[in-house]
Amino acid sequence: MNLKELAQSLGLSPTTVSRALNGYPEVSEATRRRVLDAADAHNYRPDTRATALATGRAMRIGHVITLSTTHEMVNPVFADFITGASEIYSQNGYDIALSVVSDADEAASYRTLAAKRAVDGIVVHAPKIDDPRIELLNEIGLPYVVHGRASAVTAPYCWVDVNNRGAFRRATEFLVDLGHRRIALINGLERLDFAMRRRDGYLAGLSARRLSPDPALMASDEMTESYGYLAARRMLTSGAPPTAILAASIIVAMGARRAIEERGLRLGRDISMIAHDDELSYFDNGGEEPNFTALRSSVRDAGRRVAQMLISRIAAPEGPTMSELLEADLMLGRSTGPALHAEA
Amino acid sequence: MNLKELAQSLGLSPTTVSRALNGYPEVSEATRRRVLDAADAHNYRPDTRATALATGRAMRIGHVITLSTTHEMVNPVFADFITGASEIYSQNGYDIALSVVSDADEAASYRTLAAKRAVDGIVVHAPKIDDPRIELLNEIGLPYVVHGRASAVTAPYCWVDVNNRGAFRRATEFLVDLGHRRIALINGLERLDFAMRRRDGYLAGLSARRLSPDPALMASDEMTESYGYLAARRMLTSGAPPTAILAASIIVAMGARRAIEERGLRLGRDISMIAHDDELSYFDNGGEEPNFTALRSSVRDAGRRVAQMLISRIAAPEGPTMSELLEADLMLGRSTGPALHAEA
DNA sequence: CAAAACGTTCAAAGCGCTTTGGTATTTTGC
DNA sequence: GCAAAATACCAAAGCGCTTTGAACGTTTTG
Repeated sequence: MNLKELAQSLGLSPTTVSRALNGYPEVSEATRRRVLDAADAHNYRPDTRATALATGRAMRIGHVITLSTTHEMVNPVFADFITGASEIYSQNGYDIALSVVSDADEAASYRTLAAKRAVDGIVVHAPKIDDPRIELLNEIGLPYVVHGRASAVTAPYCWVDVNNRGAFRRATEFLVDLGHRRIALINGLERLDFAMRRRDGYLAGLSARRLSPDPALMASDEMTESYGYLAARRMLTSGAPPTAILAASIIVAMGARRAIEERGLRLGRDISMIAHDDELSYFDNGGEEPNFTALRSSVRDAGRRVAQMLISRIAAPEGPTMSELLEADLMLGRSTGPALHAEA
Repeated sequence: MNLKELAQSLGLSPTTVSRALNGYPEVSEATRRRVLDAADAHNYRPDTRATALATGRAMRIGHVITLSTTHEMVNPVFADFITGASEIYSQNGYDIALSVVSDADEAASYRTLAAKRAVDGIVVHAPKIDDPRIELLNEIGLPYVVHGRASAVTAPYCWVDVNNRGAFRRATEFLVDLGHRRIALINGLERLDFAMRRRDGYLAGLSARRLSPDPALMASDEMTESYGYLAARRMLTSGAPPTAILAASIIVAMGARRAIEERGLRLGRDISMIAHDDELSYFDNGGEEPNFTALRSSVRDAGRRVAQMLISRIAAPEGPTMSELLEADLMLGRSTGPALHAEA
């Protein structure tokens, strides 16, 4: 059933039917009712392709996720992010177009997406410190919002980010104040902006408490469980093990916990750990009494906010750029405690 | 730059340019070269909406993921599945349209997707035992492939599945043969077909070895880490704890391991565990020497096969239905060993 | 009471592409 | 050397929708 047929079956012109369906005022209420009822009865939906062509709007948002050729993995945060974003999208009639591209094809893929007119806007995931995508998108003129920031990019752009630096500084100082002096950072890939900021916050926290960092206590890699395990094990079996660990995600923390328990240490007593918690649905850290003491910040909520911002941006592409900084709450759990042999 | 402008800039008609770009034979090689070069120079891409409208093909595959209103979570396997599928899609010029819908809106959302002509085909995720989506899609006439099966559905349909029953039966018998008599199953949601089949396989394995199941050793829920933990803890602290556990996923197994270690038990010695391993990229179970003894079956590979099958199906929607049964390999790891106090 | 205004409807053009059904021009076959 | 076939191109219709501009009958206004 298409518009023409529907119109014919009602003895109306396509024009009138279209206006009735789209809520234009110049159609009588009686006719509108008839049209709406008939559309319903026939389960009529306008063909998206035709509508998009006629209106110039695709009503579709592009999400490009990048597989680095070396790592080739999709971060599980994506699943929760998209769940949040899609709530907002569906409220506003938008669909999601998902592309998975290798980082070599990334620039080309953005250009193509724009040239094909496949989407009205784009969400940029996992920005690097000097991410070329931002300048590229500015040049192309396709509306976008960055989830995260790109510290080295000077051009203005819209973003939603967590205060990673502040959170990690806070957590570090919290651990120092518990008496810990050897605090490890098991970080994400530090070419990604969020991980760089976390390291910065960690270093700032140490420095604020007059401690100097030990490179042997700092690791950086893709945030898998086994990475968490291997990094923690290496540190714990070294001559000068940490008494506390800052982990970049619950998954990393789970790996680290494995190493800790394998060493026969008791988490929260022999060693402390704070994890960043994106509140992924499959990795619930407990509600009011978390397992891990954690920096909590819902990535699903971030998805909602990014989606909302992008929709505003699409409505007003030339307006001033927007940004939103979310705070991560420090939630006390059972994985932290005073350092056993505090020197001070 | 659109087709008309490109044609004008070349002094050709849109017809000829279109044919040149689409590889039709009735255009001279010299002209084709000129057109291709010009298209390249201007970074011209045909407008997808116009192309889709004119050809009737959207070149887009729909993936509908369902949030149950009670659970509201997106399984992390989705990220890896889509990575595999998108490899095949991009080789064949297809895009992905992603919808996240609550299970109440599910039927409506399929109907809408078809009526809107938004996609050429659909992948059905996480089928339930008597999944109504299959009949619905047959009725609508939209090509689709099911990742998994729906045991109670009698209508023919295309599917790709892992031999869950066989794998879990094998694993159960393996554990019995190691001397275990109290074997727990920490399963996924048993209204989902794959989980039901796994339970069947588990029960068949017990039965083949003349053991009767103990309901206290069987759990079923969404496969989160904390579920694995809580289920294992409950069983381990009961009067008659298991000596071996079958876990539905690596994530569940990680939760179970937490409970095991918390009890001061040593995995592989005091208690055995076999996990189903979808080879999720963030949960590497080790390569040749896995951490967990595991039933290994790559969900990314399943994504590739589903995508391939769907593309064939779209090309020949009326052909005979296809299906593919993948086997899960039992990989010996460090989490299994002989039962300590074997009775027989 | 004619003119203007209004409310409701429609015909037709246009979005950017593909594809049908041509038409010139060149090449081939006899 | 000429009809037939092949080659290389194009005009125009059509995909299903939105939207502009016009038309119609009715009501209001001066």
